[in-house]
Amino acid sequence: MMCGIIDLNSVVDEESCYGGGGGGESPSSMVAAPVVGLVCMELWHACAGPLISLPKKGSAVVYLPQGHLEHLADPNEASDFDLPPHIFCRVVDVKLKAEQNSDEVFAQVTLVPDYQIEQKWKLGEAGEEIEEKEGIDVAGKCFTPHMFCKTLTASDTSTHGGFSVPRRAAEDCFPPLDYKLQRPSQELVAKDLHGVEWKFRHIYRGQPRRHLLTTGWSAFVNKKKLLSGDAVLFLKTGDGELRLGIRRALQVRSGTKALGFDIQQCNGISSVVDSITTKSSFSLCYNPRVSSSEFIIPYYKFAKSLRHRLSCGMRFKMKFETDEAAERRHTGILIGISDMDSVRWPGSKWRCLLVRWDDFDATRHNRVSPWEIEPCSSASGPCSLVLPATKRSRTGFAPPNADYSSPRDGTGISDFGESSRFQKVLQGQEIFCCETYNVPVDGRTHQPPEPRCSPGFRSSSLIMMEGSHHATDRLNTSLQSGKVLQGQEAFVRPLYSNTTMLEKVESPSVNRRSTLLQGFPAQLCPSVRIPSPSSVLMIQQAYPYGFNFNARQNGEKEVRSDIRTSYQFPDVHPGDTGALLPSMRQSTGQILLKDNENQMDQLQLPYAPQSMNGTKELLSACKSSWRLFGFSLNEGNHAISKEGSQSQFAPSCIRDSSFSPCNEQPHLAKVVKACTNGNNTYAVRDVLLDMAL
Amino acid sequence: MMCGIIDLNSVVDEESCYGGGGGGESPSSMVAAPVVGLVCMELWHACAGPLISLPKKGSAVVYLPQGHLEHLADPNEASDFDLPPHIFCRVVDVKLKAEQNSDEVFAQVTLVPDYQIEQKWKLGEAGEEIEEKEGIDVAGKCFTPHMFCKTLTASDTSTHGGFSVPRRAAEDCFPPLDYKLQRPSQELVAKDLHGVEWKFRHIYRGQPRRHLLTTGWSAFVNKKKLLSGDAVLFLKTGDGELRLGIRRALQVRSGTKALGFDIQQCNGISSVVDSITTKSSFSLCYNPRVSSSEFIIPYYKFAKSLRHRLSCGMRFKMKFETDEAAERRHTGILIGISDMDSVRWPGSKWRCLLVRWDDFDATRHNRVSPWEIEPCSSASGPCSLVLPATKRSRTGFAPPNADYSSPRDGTGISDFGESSRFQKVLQGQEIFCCETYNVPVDGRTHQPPEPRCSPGFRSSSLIMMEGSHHATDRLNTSLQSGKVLQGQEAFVRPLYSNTTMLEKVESPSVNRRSTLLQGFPAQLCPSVRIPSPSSVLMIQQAYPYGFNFNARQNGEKEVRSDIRTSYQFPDVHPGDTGALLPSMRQSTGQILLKDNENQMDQLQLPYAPQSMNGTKELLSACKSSWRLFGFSLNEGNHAISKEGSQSQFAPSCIRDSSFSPCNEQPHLAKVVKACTNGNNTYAVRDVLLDMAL
DNA sequence: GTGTCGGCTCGACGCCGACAA
DNA sequence: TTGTCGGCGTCGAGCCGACAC
Repeated sequence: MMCGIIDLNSVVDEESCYGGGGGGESPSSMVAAPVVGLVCMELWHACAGPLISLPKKGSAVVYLPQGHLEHLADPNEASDFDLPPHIFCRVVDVKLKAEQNSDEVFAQVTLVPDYQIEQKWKLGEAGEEIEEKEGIDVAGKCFTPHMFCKTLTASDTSTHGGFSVPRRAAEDCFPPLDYKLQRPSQELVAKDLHGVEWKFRHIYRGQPRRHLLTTGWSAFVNKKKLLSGDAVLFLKTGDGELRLGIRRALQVRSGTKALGFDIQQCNGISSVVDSITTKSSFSLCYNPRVSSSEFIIPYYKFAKSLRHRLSCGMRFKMKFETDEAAERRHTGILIGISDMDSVRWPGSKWRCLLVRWDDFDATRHNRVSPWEIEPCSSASGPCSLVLPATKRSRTGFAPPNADYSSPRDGTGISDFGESSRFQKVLQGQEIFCCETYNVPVDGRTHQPPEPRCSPGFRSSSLIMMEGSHHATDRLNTSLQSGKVLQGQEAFVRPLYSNTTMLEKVESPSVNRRSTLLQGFPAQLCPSVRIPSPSSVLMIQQAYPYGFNFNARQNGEKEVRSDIRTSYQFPDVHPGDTGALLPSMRQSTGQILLKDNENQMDQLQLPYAPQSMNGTKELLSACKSSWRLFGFSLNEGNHAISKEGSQSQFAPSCIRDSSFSPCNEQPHLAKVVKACTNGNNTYAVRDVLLDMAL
Repeated sequence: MMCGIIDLNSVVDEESCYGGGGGGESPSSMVAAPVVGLVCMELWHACAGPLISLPKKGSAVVYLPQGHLEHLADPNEASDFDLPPHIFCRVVDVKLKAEQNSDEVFAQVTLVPDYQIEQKWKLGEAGEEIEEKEGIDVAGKCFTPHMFCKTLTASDTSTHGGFSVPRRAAEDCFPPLDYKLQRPSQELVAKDLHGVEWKFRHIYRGQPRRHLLTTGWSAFVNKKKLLSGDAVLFLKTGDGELRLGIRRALQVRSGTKALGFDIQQCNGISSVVDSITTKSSFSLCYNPRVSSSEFIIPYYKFAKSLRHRLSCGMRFKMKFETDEAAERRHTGILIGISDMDSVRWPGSKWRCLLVRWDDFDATRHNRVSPWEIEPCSSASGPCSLVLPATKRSRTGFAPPNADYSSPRDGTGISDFGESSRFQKVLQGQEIFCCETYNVPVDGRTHQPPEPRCSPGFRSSSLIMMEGSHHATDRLNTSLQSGKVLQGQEAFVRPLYSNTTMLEKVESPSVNRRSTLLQGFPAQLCPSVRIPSPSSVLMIQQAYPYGFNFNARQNGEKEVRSDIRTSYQFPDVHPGDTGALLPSMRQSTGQILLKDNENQMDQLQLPYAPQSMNGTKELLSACKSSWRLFGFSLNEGNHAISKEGSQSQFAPSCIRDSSFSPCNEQPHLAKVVKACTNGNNTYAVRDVLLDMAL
């Protein structure tokens, strides 16, 4: 009602946690207990952040299971299913919810596959104007009145005092105080996302005068386990009630799994498969704080973004959320277009664009989806991303699910002509951004003559790509002969990926010939320091497995990990190949820790039989501000079912562990070159975690 | 060395936590960090209790996998394996260990199948005299010097003060104080089972003077989560070191699973199957505090107990441990001999004796194994339990594992002649204790003319049994016609069990025709009250499934359930059949609670969408002395994959749930009669749990 | 001999203004 | 305007003997 808010939650009316004037509220607004899981929409959007948009009930959308899997990061999810990369649906329902333990907000979206939308796409129709206006919720974009958000200071979270309320915030959101009194004060009652009431003493005192929350604040901080850096939100609803939300500091997370979403609230991918087969509705959960990219895109936006003519070298801009939950635009340059996972999701548009940022740490976000970016002016190169097919073409890239890809006519002709066309374009035009990289003897980098390369691009993280099978074969041969990489050119392609990025990390103290090249299909991992004087060259992809456990130190704090795709290759030798085996659940490894400033540290888990005491010491040595960031195993490419390595896993802190494969395409690993001396272990892809307590 | 202690732990020497004189200790006794998992033997036995005996390394034993499964209570264990009921083994190793989080003691026993022992059994040989003396560890029976055990009082565990040390104990175990001082005191250092040191201030003060532990005691109580009723043990080793153990109050437990034993330390049943196939050694864990019955029996004891002539009506005695960890003998009468589970473990001796106790609550312990009891004098009835076979006989009851049952000669003749003979005896002699039960119109019970029935036996839990297939068929017919049970005779046999017990529960306010009869194969469950005026007659067996979850209330206390075989039939109608499906993981249900006096109560989990608040209220209404006892689901005989019942499971308190089949033989369920009005749900078999926090 | 309780001490939590960024 | 700190009041943990069973 106010500022064009669209009713997303039909049930939310019962709570009446929003409302315009104060005139027509229903009596049910006095009900204290909210409906399970459903939360106030305004508060939900405030907690979700400024960039979040949700599809509107009834609108046409494209669902990308590939993005969903990435979002879930659920290693327990079975990976044996066939889904097309783009599923055209209509939105049946959108429910705004909050996780019980962590107060994390998430949305439960119910979709039903819609053949008419699919038809429209195949006929090349874009979204209608009316749909374009309605297709996306705009609540997140209208400024919510009487709301404030403050990032907590050390004083706010210490036991020494209370919460210092910004003056504007108190005047905006709290009931007015009688400033004639010496120390005006009142009791505030605020409901959190679950409808639980929190009471605070609000006092205006001090010299100079300021607003403070005292009694009750400490209990809130403790219960919610707030740390400095996290943020709280206060929001006054239309009928004067106070709402209270939390926005925890942005940090690496483990997807929705660790929060228990998909188990308790939503269906996993497997039920999606069933629903699509039967054309029935299915529900998904989306946590806007976990990943920046959405996997349910309004159809009009999807179609419009693919009408753009995208070309390598094209400049673009894209919105991001800063740590202070504000919007910020970053600009970059498009350096490649390719499948993120050509084996499993051929023709998928999910993060199919390779980009390089002007002023932005590129370790993440180096792949984006077409609908995320806005092209900057000109630059219409030769590489048209896609034109919706107006006639069908027979290709070898039809989605494997025949029921869905050829639902009606039975001709066996793919409904995804654009995918195969996309493939053809890629293969036919050799769209590469190949950069030859020379490392001179003086150790300084030599920029390749690439005119579009932006000045901000650091040579120490040079990204190269190519996609020719022919070149690849040559390359592998070269690599195994060990010649090419010994100081001259890094022109590498791993074994089982269509498009690959290589990150070159230099170590100043190391001879120029000591070079680390890491190839992986999905994301670049944070820069890895090379421990001098050793050098490693690896091109590796491996079975990604998740290792989940509860850790408890001296029976006090319990942390729940949710780690995926952490693998390492210690003690490897040139020519080694291998794959991770599920039996490696009992092993030594590292605990990766990260503090609030993203400083990373790594604690070595000692080997048995000293593990028990050693681990305890290590954990107790951690700074309290640190958060468990990841956990990686030492024996990545070996099966560790051998006798004697069974109870090595620090029983003092690890319990309830489980080991299970995650959803990603299995890859074999091959070591091309490895150092000879010792302790070189590198985490190759993202390790994620969530600290539950 | 002292008092005949036999060295069970070869590795324990390195710790030298025991030793006789003080002369020949090795220097390694000064090592602070103990070997992971291995603990001091004396302390282990002190914590395990007075009745515990362990097989000696090298001795001949009988391993009963049926008892092991019962001990494990692990619903995740796969049930598709074939093992004979008695496996003759030699003990390779015995390791004494303690669980990391709970300080629970357990033993890891390594066995290797031994064909010679099996041969000896088949030839009718008992254990030799020498074996009889060595076959069992006697450490538990010799009084350990300088040891004391005190059950904690309310004062001991309160925050108000410290620990009041019994005078004898302090003088016996602690270093002497200088009593000439006004308030003599010293610092005590005691190592717990894991080798962790705890420091206490020991002071002798007060009027009258007494020994107290003050500073440090509270931290110990908190860390170990001790409650009044639990016990602590202090033990002075031969070289003067102080050891500190815990013996928690006896209560319903969930087997070893909830303690994380088999995950971290021991192999499950499946590895046993492998080992027996390959005749290699395998390791088992035994927690002496979980169940009173051991599943690894010295061969001589096994053989001797089965030489007894046991008959129905025979009187016997048996040792129990009281709550104060003392021994107590109970007497009883043998009322039946039958397989506990004739489908899965035909011919097994595990708890094959049905007993009735003279002065003892019979809701548990109504089945015992032959080696647990001592016959009282005379009473050599006609029912010889077993005579070891001196020649083999061909029967239909050979163990399904052909590899093992016919290991050498390949003739296909069973090595387990005694099993089939036992079966034959049962079938030939019709060994029943049939009791006809009449309920007169006045509602009072009528004792059947059973002369051996002890005075303490309550008529309200009358036990009946029979085993004739012929009678069974007649009976089923009668039941389905609905005539027999309408008030006259309860002579019932369920569909898929050879021997069955029926429990009759009366409700005084209900007409005599309203009768609840429940049939189940294994154990009687605690009495179930019938909610007047409804009545239910069910004969049911179903797929037993385990539902495991973590529950957390308001983010504070977390409980971990380990529940198996809980199923119910609400809203059932005569003739209904069904089986539990794994999809029922999301449902409403009941939380069963039990307080320290075994008073049971049942809280109804409300249906969604009110579940969140409702559950919170219910949980907060629980008495703090109560412990979560079980959890049962409402929709036992329906698959609950249907839409709409998916997020009903109180997300506020249940998380990390997993649903998995347990080890038992699947059975179908059939409802013979059911009431028409409403809310009748009955848990049919044992539900177990462990409260972790 | 030892379980429980009132009295007492001490330290952590938390409310206050001072002060400075 | 608001983050941090010293001052100080309050309360619960924990040490003590009194007292009773």
